[in-house]
Amino acid sequence: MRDPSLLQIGEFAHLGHVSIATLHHYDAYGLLKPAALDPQTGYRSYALAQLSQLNRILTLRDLGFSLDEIARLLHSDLAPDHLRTMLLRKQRALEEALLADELRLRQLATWVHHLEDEETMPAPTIRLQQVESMLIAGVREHLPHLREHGRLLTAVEAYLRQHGIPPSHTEVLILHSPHMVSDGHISIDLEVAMPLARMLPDQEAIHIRTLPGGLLASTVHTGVGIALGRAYQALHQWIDMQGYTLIGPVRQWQAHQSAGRELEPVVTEVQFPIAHRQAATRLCHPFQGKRG
Amino acid sequence: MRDPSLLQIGEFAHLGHVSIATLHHYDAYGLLKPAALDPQTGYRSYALAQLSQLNRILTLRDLGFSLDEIARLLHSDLAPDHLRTMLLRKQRALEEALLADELRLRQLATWVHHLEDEETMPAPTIRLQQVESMLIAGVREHLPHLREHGRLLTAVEAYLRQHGIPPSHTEVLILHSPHMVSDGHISIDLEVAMPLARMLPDQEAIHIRTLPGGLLASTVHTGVGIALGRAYQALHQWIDMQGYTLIGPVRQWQAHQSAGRELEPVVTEVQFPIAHRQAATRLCHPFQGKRG
DNA sequence: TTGCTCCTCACGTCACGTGAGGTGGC
DNA sequence: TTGCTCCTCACGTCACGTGAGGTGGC
Repeated sequence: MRDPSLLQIGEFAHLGHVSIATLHHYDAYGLLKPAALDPQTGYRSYALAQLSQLNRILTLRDLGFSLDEIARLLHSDLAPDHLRTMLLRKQRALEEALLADELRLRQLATWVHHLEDEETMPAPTIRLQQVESMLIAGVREHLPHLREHGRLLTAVEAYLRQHGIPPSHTEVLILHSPHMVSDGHISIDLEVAMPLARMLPDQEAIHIRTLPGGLLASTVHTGVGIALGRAYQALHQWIDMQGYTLIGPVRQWQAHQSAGRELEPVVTEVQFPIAHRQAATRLCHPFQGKRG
Repeated sequence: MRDPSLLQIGEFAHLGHVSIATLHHYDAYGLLKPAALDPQTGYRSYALAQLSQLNRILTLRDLGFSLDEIARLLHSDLAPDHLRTMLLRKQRALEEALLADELRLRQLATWVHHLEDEETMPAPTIRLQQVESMLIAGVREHLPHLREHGRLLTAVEAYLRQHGIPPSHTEVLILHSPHMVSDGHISIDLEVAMPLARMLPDQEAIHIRTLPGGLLASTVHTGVGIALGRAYQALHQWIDMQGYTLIGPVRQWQAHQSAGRELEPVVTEVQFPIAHRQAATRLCHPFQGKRG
C-alpha cells in the first residue's frame, strides 16, 4: 500500500528537524502541502524533494519572517525588487529590536550594579517612552524662580476660559534654559503651557504651538512637597550612563487634585527629550552605515 | 458622588500613558487593583499614589519581564538575593537574544548583498541549529576516498542486525580529518555511524559513543549524484562571514530511499559544528565580561 | 489483541486590542 | 433624549504544543 518513493510524516519531520505539529500547521496554512494524501486514512506523505522547500521555509523563519511573509516570499511571481524591499525592511526592524535590547541590557546592568550598594529596588524608576507631538497654549517669560510660575499659569487659564475651554488639572512647565544662571542674578527662561484639543488664535503673550514628540526619558513623583532636584540629577546620570544625550528643553508635567490653583501639584512627571549618541551605535553595527 | 481625591480610570490611564484595557488587564491579573470600586456601576477609581506603582510595573515590563515575573518581583517579601538572581537571569536571556539578532542581521546583510549580483534567492540555504547529543554506533578507519565507506557501513549494519535492531535508512559520516592529504598519498580519517536508541556493548571495530550536540551550521541537498563540494565551500564561506569558527569534525548525514545499500543517498545534510569567535562579541558587549 | 503511527478537533500560550451590547449620571 | 465614560463578556493575535479520543495495518 505504501509508495516507497514517499515518506511518512514522521520520517519527514525527523529528517527536517521539525515536529509533526509544525508540518500539520504548514499544511493547514498552505505553506507546505504533502505530496500525497491517503483518502482512506488521511495520512500525509511527503516527497524527499520537499525537504529543500521545508528548509527554505525554516531558513526564512529563523530570520524572523512571519509565516505570512514567508508565503509571499516563496510565491515565485515576486519581483526581485519587492524581495529586496522585504529583506531591507526586515533588516531595519531587526536593527531597531537590537538597539532596544542593548538599552534594556544596559539598564539591567545599572540595576544590578545599584543592588550591590543598596539592597533595594532603585528608587526613582526611569522609563523611556515615545510620545506624539501635541498642540499647546503657553506663555514664556524670564522668572527669578520656578516657584513663581503661578502668574503665567493664571494667564493661560484665563485665555482658555475665554475660549470656553473648561479648566484642566494638568499643565506643563518647559525649562528653556537648563542652566539657571544669567549675568549676576539667577533667572530662568520658563514656558508654562496647557494642552489644546483644537487650534486657537494667538493672543497677547499667549502662543499656540506644537510641542514636538519623540523619545523621552521620564520619571514620576507622587505626593506633595517633594524636592525634584534628585529626579533631575538621576535623569541626567541615567541618560549619560545609557548612552543618550539631551536634545531639547526639559518638561515638567504637573497634575493637581482639582482645578484649584492654591494646591501644590500631587503628581509631577519630569521628561527629558533625548536621542542616542551616534558614535556608540556605529561602533557595534557595521552594516548600519552601508545604506544612504 | 465622586471622591475628589481619586481619579477615574480614564484620567489615570492618561496620566500613566497606558490604555484602559491595560489597566483592566492588570486589575484582572491582580497586579494593580483600583483603590476603590463603585458597587453600583462597577466603575474603578485609582489613587494618585498608585501612579508610582504603575510606573514600577511599566519599567519592569519595558525591561522584558513577564507580568508573572513582575508580580513576583513586586511582592516585597522577596529576598534581595532572589531579586538579583532574577535580574541576572533576565540579563543572560537578553544577551542571548541580542546575539541571535546580530546573527540574523548579518545573514540578512549577506542576502541583500547576494541579491545585488544574482537577482534570485541564494541557492544553498544555510541554517543554524542547536542539536542534542546522541548515542551512535560507528567504525572509524583511514580510507583512500569517501566513496569507499560502504564496507564500514556494512559492518555497522551487521552489528546492529546482530543485536536485533532493524536496518535504518540514515547514517552519518564523520570526517575526522578535514584535510585529506597525508604523507604522499591521499587518505581520509572517516567514521561511519548510525544512531542508537539504547546502550549496547562495544565489539571488535565497533565503538559506541556519544556524538556531542551543540550549535551547527547545516545545509541540505536532495536528489542523487550531486557534487557536495559546493556545499562544503558555501558552508566554509558562510561561517567565516557570520563570524563563526569550526570546532569539531564535519558530519554528513545521508538518508536513503530504502534500507538497500546499492543506491546513492537521496538526501544529504552537511553539518559544521561551530561556535562564535570570541573577540567579535567581546567588543560589542562590555557588560558581558563583568561576570565570572 | 497489542503497539505503532497517524488522524482531527479543541484548547492553551502572552499581553493585551477591539468590538458588541449595555448601563448610570449630566 | 443625546453624549460621555465606563462596564462586562468574548473573540482575535502568532506559531505552534499538547492532550483527548479515535482509526488502520502489522
